[in-house]
Amino acid sequence: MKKNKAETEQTVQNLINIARHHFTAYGYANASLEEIVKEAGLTRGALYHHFKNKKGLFLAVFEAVQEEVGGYVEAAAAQSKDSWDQLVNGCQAFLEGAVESHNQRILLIDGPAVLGWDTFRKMDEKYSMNSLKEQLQSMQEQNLIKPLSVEAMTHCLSGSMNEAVLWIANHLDRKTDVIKEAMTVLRHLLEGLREEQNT
Amino acid sequence: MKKNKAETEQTVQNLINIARHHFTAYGYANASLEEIVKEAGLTRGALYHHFKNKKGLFLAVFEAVQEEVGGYVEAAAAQSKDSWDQLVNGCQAFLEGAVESHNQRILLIDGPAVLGWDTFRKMDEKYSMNSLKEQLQSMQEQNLIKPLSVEAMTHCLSGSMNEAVLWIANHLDRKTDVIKEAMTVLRHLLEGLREEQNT
DNA sequence: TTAACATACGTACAGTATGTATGTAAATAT
DNA sequence: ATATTTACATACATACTGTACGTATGTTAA
Repeated sequence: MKKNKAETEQTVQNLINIARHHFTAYGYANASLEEIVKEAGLTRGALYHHFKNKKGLFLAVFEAVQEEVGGYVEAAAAQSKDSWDQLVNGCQAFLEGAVESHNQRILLIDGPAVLGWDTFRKMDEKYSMNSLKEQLQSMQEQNLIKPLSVEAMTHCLSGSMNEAVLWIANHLDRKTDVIKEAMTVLRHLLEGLREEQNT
Repeated sequence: MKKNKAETEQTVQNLINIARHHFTAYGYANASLEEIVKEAGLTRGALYHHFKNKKGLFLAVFEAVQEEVGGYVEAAAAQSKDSWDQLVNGCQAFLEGAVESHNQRILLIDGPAVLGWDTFRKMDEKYSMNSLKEQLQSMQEQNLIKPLSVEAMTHCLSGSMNEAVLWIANHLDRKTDVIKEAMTVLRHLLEGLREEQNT
């Protein structure tokens, strides 16, 4: 029998979830649409009805992962009232969230290559990067960090964390320790941006 | 007529150079081997004689670019006797070299996606990342930077610079200014690692 | 000098993947 | 109740990589 609106949405979500598994497991290039739809009990016709093409499917997966990790970050930051703590907590949440279930492959490896860096960056700014930027902006206005280019700081810090995630992901055996090391370095790096207080 | 050793080497180098152009212009996935060999006046048979597969060709290109940029970095660092200056100069040289002629697409976008992050990291460590790590190690032994995990610092800084490169590459219209901004932030971040002198 | 072998290709084809055009039955709108 | 849109399936066109195989030319050693 045929599907109604709600069931259709369910079908789409199911496709995205299955695709997510395939993309994380095999990487974008080696993930086969045929395999994905087979697992969903459909054919490629269905997939091309819901998504423009393979890249479109990947984009949907990418956004889902971004949103998920972004949620962690926001939640972690919201747990503190102190701006500096918010920043640090957000960073740690990002490290942990991005490492989780090989999200980093979608977020950091295939993301830029498949979407192109500019598209990737726009997406990234919409989600995780934006909160970092706003936090830095706000802290700068509070005179908590030095009056440097917020844009530049955001990119440098974001880059640090992205690479840290990939590094951590390759040492999952001692994950907590490596996260700790990374966070220590990050905190020290951030100290370099802290404005000397002269009340 | 048949080719001798030297001519063969020339053919291989030519293929690498042409492939490099195609990879930077179209990206790995959209670069066609057929087009590459056509431009070289050969067929795919020749290519598969010299390289294992498309990935093998990309690896050769990747190594060539790495070596090139690595050369810039070493040269820039060697221009100073002061460890701190060496580090900063090396960083700047990396930013400039990696941005040059869209090298960033091969080095930072397709590199990890095509080779896989672990292979990519091994290559990167062999070339550019290694000099950074050794510099940090040496500076730590001189008590110039804090006794944090050199590994962690290397990854965070390397990540910063990689992302900075991509950012710069997307603002080529005001390239020098953006590089300046990035370097300013980088210098401040590095300050966070500097050991307070207590002689 | 010539026989044995390696090298450097070219050619043809197989396999696999994406993407597109078209058909169709069910669901929804009118 | 009928028309139209939706949600797929099917079949096919296209493009690309990779591989098997053939061949002509260099190279080396007997």
